[in-house]
Amino acid sequence: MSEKTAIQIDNQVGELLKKNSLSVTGSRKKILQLFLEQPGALAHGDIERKAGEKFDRVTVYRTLQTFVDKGIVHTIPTADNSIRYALCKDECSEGHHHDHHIHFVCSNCNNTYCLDDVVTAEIKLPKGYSAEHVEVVVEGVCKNCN
Amino acid sequence: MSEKTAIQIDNQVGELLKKNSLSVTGSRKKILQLFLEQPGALAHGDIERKAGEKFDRVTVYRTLQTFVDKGIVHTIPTADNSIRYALCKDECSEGHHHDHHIHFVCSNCNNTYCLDDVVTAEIKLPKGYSAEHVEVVVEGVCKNCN
DNA sequence: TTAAAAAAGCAACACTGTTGCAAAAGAAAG
DNA sequence: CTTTCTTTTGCAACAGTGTTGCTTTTTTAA
Repeated sequence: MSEKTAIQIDNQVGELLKKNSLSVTGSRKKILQLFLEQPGALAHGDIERKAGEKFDRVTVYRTLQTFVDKGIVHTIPTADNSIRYALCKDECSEGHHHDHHIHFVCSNCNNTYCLDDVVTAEIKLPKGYSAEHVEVVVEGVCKNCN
Repeated sequence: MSEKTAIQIDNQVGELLKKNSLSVTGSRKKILQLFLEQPGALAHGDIERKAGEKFDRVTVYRTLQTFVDKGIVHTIPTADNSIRYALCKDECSEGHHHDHHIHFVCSNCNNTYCLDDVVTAEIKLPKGYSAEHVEVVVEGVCKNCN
């Protein structure tokens, strides 16, 4: 049950693209597959490497941007100065991301995970400040490396 | 009392550098001055612009890295893919930063502030994960823009 | 099957950050 | 104050990340 078959992933990929009224193309299928095959977040560089140099850098960038716009993936800010992308759960939709979970970066394997079950406590800001979005990034050692 | 004179800042700059056994040079003085003159955080680009093209890009990068190493400034990860730097309070020392405060990015004026009085609540991670460092970045509208 | 629309590929560019090396500036001692 | 030694600076070159304009190819829909 935890391991998905290639066919299952392929179906899921097609569904996701259709649901978001995106045309089904090679790069979109391949990149979505990469996200579905593994649990963590991916940076542009990871995708380029894992896609096996099949796609142009620009195509990868544009595909990722399209996915962000459609609410299929969301971005994660990291200290190492490269944007990471992770699949959104069902609550996200076009133009509006509901990523109320925290992000965890493993200092050992360098993977980034969305910890969907960890809720961030309300933060009391000083007078005059109003919050629109809170991003919590925890650095530490992940389940697999501990 | 809130406005510092040029002489006050100049003294503070010299003190800070000597306290950290750094030689007093033009770029270090100028860059520290910039930090002391304003409340928010600065990105490398800001510094280059405000320093009036007096210093080489590489010098600015190396100076900032030196300050980070010495615990004079700390870095703030942001979504826009450029590292920001802010002055550390007294608790920081060489090789060890105590930046337990949250960071606030104003979506209007785009300034970044350290909210030193806002403490982050303890975060309960799932089993198997251990935290080394927690970074909280709040995006919203700051005191001056509200 | 074909025409219109969308996406991919290519080239070129901008920005951010790093490294090696030679020249210049700062510190320290006589 | 001058010389020596060390540190820092500036320059050139490079690597990585991300963007834009334009042409060709692929999808879609009719």
